[in-house]
Amino acid sequence: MAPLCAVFRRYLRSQGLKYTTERAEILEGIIECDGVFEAEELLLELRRGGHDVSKATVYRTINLLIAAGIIIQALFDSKQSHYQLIYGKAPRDHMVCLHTGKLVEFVSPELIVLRDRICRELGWEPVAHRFQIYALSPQGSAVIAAAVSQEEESDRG
Amino acid sequence: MAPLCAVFRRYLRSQGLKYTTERAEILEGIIECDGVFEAEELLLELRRGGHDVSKATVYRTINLLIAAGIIIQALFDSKQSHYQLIYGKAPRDHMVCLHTGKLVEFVSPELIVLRDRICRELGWEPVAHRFQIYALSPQGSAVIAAAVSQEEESDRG
DNA sequence: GTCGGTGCAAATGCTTTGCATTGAT
DNA sequence: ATCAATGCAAAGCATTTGCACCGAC
Repeated sequence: MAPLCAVFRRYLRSQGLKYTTERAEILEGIIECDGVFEAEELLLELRRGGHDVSKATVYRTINLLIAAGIIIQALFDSKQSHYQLIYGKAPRDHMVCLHTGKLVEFVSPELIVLRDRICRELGWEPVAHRFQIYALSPQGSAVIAAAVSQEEESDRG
Repeated sequence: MAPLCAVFRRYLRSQGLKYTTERAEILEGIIECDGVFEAEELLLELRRGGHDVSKATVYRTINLLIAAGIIIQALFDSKQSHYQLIYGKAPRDHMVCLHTGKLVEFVSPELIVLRDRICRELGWEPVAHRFQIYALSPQGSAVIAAAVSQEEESDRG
């Protein structure tokens, strides 16, 4: 079994909280997702696996996992929160296509060097970061280019 | 007056929309805030200036300003959206103290170089980015205050 | 005079919470 | 046995929307 469960269990015990079957199932569901997920998505994944957990418990457990340092909020858009498994992983950054919504994860060691240098210059101690690039994927930019030239067309009119 | 008004006006006209007094007032309110703001805050700022604009109009105008490329959503936390004036400014990044919540803005040309290189490698076209560092200030608000005012110094330059 | 804009209040949708019941230790 | 966790439904809260009146072009 994933060592993450042990990490979570240890955290819960340290807080005087219980390691319940629901919490175990939710963490396993998150491991299945392996990457970025949202609450609703996770709920569906759990249902698919025959684990009937309530939405309230999913949200409560997500908050516990954040407190335990196992996942973080990724904040891609203002509509809803996306979460990301981070325990024991290099910080993952994201590139989002503004047109198609396509998401690409990447790891950039240089970014961490830069981050740490910026912190050092101001005398701060780096803990974590969020880096999201908004860009146009090759397909996406083609669509935008078409839309723009159409717009220019009507501007002239 | 700020050329931003002209930019907004031009955008609105290109979309067949009207440049109303409310929209002008809201944009001016945003210029007052000069930096990061949230909807509620902007509403209060407007009320303070004697401009009675409804919340609905503030939100609708914020969305137009985003579409016009004048402001962007900053997404610091999942509770509510923060917005940021960006038109004609170098992309501003943020460092947040995990203890005090203090926010420092900075500009990093190297980050943009890095960003553009990452995009080029994948064949994407960069449009914007969000970079937030979560860190700990060294030993209290005195040092943080110094860093902020230093940042403000170089902003004026 | 025409549409689009505004304000209000109601609706929306994600997330949280109160409460009675269930379950881990 | 105890005390926290769960499920449900209701509440919260930022943001959006429907609609009747108002105002920029």
